[in-house]
Amino acid sequence: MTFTLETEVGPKYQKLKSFIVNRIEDGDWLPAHQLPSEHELVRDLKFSRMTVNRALRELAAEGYLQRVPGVGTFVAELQSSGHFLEIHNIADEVRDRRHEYSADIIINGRSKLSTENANRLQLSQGSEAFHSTIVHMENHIPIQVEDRHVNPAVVPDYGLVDFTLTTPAEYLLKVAPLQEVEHTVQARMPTSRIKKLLHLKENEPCLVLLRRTWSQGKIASIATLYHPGDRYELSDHFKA
Amino acid sequence: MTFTLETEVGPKYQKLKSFIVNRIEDGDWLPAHQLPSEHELVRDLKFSRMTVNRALRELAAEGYLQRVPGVGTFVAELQSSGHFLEIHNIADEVRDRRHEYSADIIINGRSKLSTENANRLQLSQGSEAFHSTIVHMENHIPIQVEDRHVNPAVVPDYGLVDFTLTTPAEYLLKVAPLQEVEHTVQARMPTSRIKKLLHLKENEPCLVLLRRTWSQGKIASIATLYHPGDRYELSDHFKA
DNA sequence: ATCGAGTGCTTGTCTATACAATCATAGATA
DNA sequence: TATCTATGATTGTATAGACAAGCACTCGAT
Repeated sequence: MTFTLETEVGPKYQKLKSFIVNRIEDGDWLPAHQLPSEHELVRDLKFSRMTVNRALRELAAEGYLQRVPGVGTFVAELQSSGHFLEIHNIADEVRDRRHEYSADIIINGRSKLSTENANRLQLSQGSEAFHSTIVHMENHIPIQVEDRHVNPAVVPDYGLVDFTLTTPAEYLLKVAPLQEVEHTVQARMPTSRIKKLLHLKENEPCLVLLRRTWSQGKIASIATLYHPGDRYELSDHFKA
Repeated sequence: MTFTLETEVGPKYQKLKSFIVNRIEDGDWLPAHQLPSEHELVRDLKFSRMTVNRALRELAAEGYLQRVPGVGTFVAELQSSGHFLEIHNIADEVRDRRHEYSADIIINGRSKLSTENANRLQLSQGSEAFHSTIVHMENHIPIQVEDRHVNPAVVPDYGLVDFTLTTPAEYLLKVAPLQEVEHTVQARMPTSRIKKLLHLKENEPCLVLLRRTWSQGKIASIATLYHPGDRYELSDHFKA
């Protein structure tokens, strides 16, 4: 078997990792598929065995592969992506309430990241990323401002999406399978810009949800979601 | 500096990993503490650099360490992990951060419920319930006001508990096995009472977590937890 | 037919070495 | 003084080689 790793970027072990993850996520290699042995990869790729070993070892630690000493390396069974990882789609949520959903696109482009956002995206200082700001409306009343920065290395075509037809979350779920999510909640006084967009009253705080999503082992996007503070949000009900 | 890794088990890189994690979790090495360089570890432990490098690299990937090329390796800031729905014990959380936990008991008694609270507890108008208000402190700085009403039909001895020794959440978990939990998050401007208790600045919003817990088929308690809005709270991290 | 030893392939770990990239700092220069 | 430059320390990656340990399979002895 011959592989083409030319399209991948970064160090060698990372190229091999990305290549394998792509094979798995594209469905070329199904669960229980046996990978070439380290020796074969060394021969075909002309990498040293330590480099191949690192790639496979890390992918095993990340849950993509299962390795059995003396036997071989296999694509792992799909992990149950429980209902926790559901990123709810605000458009569907509004429509579920039989209300009208609409969106205002405030920003949709590509720009240099601030230091803070570069850090949160784990990109180097001065990198560029896609940036979108969208106001989600329910019956023409603003219910959420979504400010999002997207890693172009993970989602190169984010700039081409028409957000009047599909929400960013919807698009991202489709093109960048969710691996990991981080949520943080804050209460903040809105900036004047957010205050205007959400039609907030004087002295009304807003609920801020910071969300980071991982895909392909990298951070795919960081989103800041602003909600009016006086309306219940983020409700959650759990039965043991 | 000399290390003793004799007590550790397994391969060499694992011994070094365990040793470092123990130093961190025992509080010997605090966040931002600089570790010996790879070169120094190689010299002192007589391991090869690749072995030392693997240990440090994996601990960085696991979030224990932060490595900066050209500078050094440092103990990472504590990541607030844990689940939204986990009923976390705030006292343990503070102690996990190696900080001092203390509590001020503002109210601890039994009183008639307001209409709203009676509804939320699904008790009839005019019923009585236990009521406690406690300020939780980290290093003597208030970090949470816990206002709680407890259903005496489910937890008859709530009034006898000494909250200087055990937190309400701790006690309830023990005597009323958790069946169901409901959470709601809000951002609110604090009342003057809350503002005073949390030492909030003028115009600083607070993050409010409303929690209802069920036990024995009934609502055991309703809690309102107030946090300063500018400090991160309710962090949540999921891996697929 | 059954058991057991040997053999070869696989992964797991360790070493010694090398070079690259990043950063802080001291020293030289304008 | 301010700025540039060289240097050393540190981490990041890659290589070739070695031995250990786990497993499947074959083949011979019983």
